[in-house]
Amino acid sequence: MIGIIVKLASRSSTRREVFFLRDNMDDIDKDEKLEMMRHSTAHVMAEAVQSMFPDAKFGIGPTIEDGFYYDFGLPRSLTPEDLPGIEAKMKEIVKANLPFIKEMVTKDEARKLFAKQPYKLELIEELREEQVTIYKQGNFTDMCRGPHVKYTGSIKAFKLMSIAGAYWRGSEKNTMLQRIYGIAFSTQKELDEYLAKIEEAKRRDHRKLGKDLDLFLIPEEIGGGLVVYTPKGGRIRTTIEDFWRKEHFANGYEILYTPHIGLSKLWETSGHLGFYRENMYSPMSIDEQDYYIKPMNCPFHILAYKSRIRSYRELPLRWAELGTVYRYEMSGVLSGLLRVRGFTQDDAHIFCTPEQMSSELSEVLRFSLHMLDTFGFPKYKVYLSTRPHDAVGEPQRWEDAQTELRRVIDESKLDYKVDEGGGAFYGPKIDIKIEDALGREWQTTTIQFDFNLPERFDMTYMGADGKEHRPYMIHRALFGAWERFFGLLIEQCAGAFPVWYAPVQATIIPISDQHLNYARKVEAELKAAGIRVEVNDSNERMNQKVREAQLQKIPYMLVVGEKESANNTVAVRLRSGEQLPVMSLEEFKAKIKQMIDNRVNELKP
RNA sequence: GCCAGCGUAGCUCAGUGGUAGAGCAGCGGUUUCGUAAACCGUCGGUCAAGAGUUCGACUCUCUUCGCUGGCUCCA
Repeated sequence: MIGIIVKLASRSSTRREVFFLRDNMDDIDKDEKLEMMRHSTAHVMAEAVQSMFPDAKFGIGPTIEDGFYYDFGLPRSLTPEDLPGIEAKMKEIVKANLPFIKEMVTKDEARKLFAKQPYKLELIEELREEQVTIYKQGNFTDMCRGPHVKYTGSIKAFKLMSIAGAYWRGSEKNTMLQRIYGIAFSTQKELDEYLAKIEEAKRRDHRKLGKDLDLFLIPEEIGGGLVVYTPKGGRIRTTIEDFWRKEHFANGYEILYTPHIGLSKLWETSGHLGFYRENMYSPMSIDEQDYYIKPMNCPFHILAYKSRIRSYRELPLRWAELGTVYRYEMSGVLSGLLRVRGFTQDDAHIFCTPEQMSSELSEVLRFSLHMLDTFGFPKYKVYLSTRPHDAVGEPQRWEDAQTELRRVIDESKLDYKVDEGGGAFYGPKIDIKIEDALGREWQTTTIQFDFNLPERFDMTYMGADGKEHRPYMIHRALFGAWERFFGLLIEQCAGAFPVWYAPVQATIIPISDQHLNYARKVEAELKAAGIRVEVNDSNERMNQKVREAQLQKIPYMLVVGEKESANNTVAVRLRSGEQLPVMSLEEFKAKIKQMIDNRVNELKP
């Protein structure tokens, strides 16, 4: 029996396709029925487009998370105004309740059938089977494995969302087709809920919150993808970096500082000018020598390693740096803080002996997960990225390294996916990706083997045998890039930062000017205890001050009036709207200190 | 970089070829107030930039820049 292949693809920056094989239709569960319906909706959309453009060339039309898309080659550009018309036509087709008819034809018959469809012909030539499955509904025939719903009337709630250009077969060497994205659900209610979810996600967008909460800017005058942190963003960054440094020192790392630019010779030696040039900023010429702004920190750390002869006794060396790098990214890919051109990697390089590699890998993954867990991301996805085509190093070393990485992931009991060919040119890696508010995945943590640089820089250490040996090298970035991590952090908590890194931890709200003196006293006392606190001394009513604090998502509001001034107390309102019993200033100070020191995410002591 | 859309005051947004608007924020007053918006007044714009069409352009056309969603690429 021919297996039924249901194709899934996640709507993410790392689009991967997953195939499930089924022997019969009986065990297709509800989700798969939904998949099937979405896929059929794509066909109906294709028929609608065909009715508008009889010469339309059809690409592929798979399902994706929450919906589907279809790629078309059309005589003119689509605009969003075309979508209602296509939707209306689709509704007619659904209403007509046309049957989906499955047929098996030979390749030759298929070639004739799709004679005017160059993309379909290309796909036919690549099929291994002699028999080709086609599906017909109404006036539309598509080459497709299916399965499909029996009648178009089974299609329930759908909506066309957007149009986009998409290269045929995902290669920029090919022509760009026009893609229409749509969503489809079993009920209108589910569809409406989905749309509401998208609206909610837009409210969490770090670009919007960055403005509302005054955290950062990306001024056009400076240039695309170059970030300025304003005081509140700067506070957050400093606080988290302080934590980062403390944890690194406590876990056997040393911290390096290195320059932002280096001579072209350095980048030739490292191989960056060979492998990475198109991502580097153009050189600047000083005293007739070319300098490049750094896209990575590794060569600098290697030179620090090579500053003298290293003994096996001093390995492993774990050297970290908050190193700001600059990479040329194509203008179309820049996206708020999540994809920028200048960013600070929380980088580290681990140099060790081959014998230490295994335990070092385990340790670096443990440490990374420990750091990520501090920030309470609900879920992240782990990928093992393997050897790409243009790789350096012998295949056997890659095999061994990949086996080792897999062992480390298994040891941590993490679910992971393999990203075939997704490794760096110099070695395989473990990547962790975190979703933004809209469910797009962004790589944060990366742990990478490097077979390249120790060779290129001829790194050595003196072994117990008195001979020179080549050290192993691991690159790791934990948050990945501070900018991206910050963006994800903002979206994760919707700007309501946990008290330990909230830029303003408490705001003091005097009820009237008469209580300003007491407010100042409270402020001074809390500041002396290292708490980030401010007094709202504006000429506003208390209600307005509470509102301002709510909008700024400040964790604690300390209302002080007649009673509080008299009794040395504070009336604490939480950002959640909850009111705590009046407590003494001492008590509040002790409680907030405890929350900050333990980095708890909840507000209530 | 490619495809499509968008760009009006610090922010959110009205304004379809005929004198640039509102709310909020800011500033100046008045008010001294008990848990999400007191009241009055006032400042603020080369309508992203440039070119063109027109008697006249925020509005129509073209170019450039930026942003948004995709594609490709990536931390």
